[in-house]
Amino acid sequence: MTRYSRQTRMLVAVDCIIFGFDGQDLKLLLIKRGFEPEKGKWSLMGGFVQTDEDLEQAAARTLTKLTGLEGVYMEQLAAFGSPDRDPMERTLSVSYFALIDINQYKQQITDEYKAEWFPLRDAPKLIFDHAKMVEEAQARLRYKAAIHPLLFELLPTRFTIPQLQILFEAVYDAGFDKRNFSRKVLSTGLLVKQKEKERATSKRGAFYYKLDKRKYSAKFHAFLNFVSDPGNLK
Amino acid sequence: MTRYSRQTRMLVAVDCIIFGFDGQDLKLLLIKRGFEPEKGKWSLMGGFVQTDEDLEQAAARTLTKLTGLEGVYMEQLAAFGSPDRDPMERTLSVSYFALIDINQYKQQITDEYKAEWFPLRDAPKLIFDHAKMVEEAQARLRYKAAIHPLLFELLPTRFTIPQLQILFEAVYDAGFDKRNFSRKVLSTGLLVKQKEKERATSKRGAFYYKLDKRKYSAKFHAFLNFVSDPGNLK
DNA sequence: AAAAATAATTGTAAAATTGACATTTAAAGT
DNA sequence: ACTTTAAATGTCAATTTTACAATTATTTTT
Repeated sequence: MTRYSRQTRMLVAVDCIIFGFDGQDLKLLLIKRGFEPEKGKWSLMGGFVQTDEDLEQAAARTLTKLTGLEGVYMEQLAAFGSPDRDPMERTLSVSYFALIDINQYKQQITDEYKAEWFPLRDAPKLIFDHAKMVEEAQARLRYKAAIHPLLFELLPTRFTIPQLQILFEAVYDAGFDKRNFSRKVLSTGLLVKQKEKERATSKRGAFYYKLDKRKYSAKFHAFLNFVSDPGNLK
Repeated sequence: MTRYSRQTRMLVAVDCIIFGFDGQDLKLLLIKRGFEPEKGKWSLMGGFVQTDEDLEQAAARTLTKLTGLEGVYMEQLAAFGSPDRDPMERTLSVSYFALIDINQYKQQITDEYKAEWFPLRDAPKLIFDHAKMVEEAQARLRYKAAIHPLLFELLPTRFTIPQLQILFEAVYDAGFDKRNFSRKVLSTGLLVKQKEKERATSKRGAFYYKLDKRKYSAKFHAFLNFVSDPGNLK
């Protein structure tokens, strides 16, 4: 079989914008780049797409290589393709954003990548166009989380409503009314109240909830309006 | 400067999912592929990304080459990268979807591409993974148009409310209540009533409206809820 | 000229949702 | 027993949504 003649071939990479939540702040998992150019600089975790892989596989492999986790929530964000985004050689990057339960994150034995969690608001300068990727990922996260039950992916299996609210407040950098917030999330019917309470943060303790897996799958793409007028939030 | 060693380079193409509206049905602009493989088969308009171009430029160039139009609404849909999506040679495709006023569409002099408009529900078999692209584009269109004032891009500068409603009904394959629909779109404040009426379709005639360009830009990303619970529509 | 026909335009009341607001409650510590 | 702390819950007014039908402007027909 012949090939398409006189066309430019280029490298294709995937880069992962990995979000986590430590109970207080929204965080971003970054690595120190291990090769030239920009070796030693802070970077998104990424890698080249291999001959036998599709993009999702490459992204999942890349994420697993760093975190040890599988089955993580991940979606394609966008393709970035400025001709000179990588000064070494033209490289197209397809970015994926991932939401992980920060407690599930296992530092891989070798810690080959010198990874660190950074608060999103206080991340270091990143290589290439990675800052732009992070910015778009954050915008997408805010967009989607306003209307879909997405942020649960950042929490452990059991969580309390106050924890959930802190997460929303971190994502939108805004305060929400406790009463209205609780009413709203409970009205989705996605939460199942547990018998146990979380006792670390308060004297009274807050009941744990779990996701109703069946309803969660069913309503994941429904429009639920968690955040009113998210376009108007600063 | 050196290059990254031992990595696969591949072709990168853009493909355009071009939507139009003829007053009745949502339509898709397709071409007959002019080269092997799959020469003569129906295909999305596409092209390879050139050395000096970024992705948006490549997509805009491709769209203009086919339609003669510039400044058209276009957004990146997704990157498609299965290893064997093009049997000739590995080619990653970044797809863009475009909304054009079908009346503005100028058949280019040569009609080099043998382009035709097809009703979306009755499009021919497409090459490679183009059907999948169209499917995703349609899903995205429905998703976005439900909450953002997007479909105006498919209409001429002047349009009537009944025309707009027919468009929404075509996109969602559903009927809407006239009174509620009209109230909803007018309440956005985006429409400016004209003095003239459209007289072709009815005895009484329907007033033309135009978009308030300023408000349109301002509210384009706002959440406007044109369609209630679009996730539940068949 | 009057009547019929056609599609555009407009209104209203009940129901559901949202937004703003404060008090009560469970448990631990003093 | 009292204090402290954060969790949980309730209400009312305002807004938005939904369901539903009558009126109007104009052309065509009689």
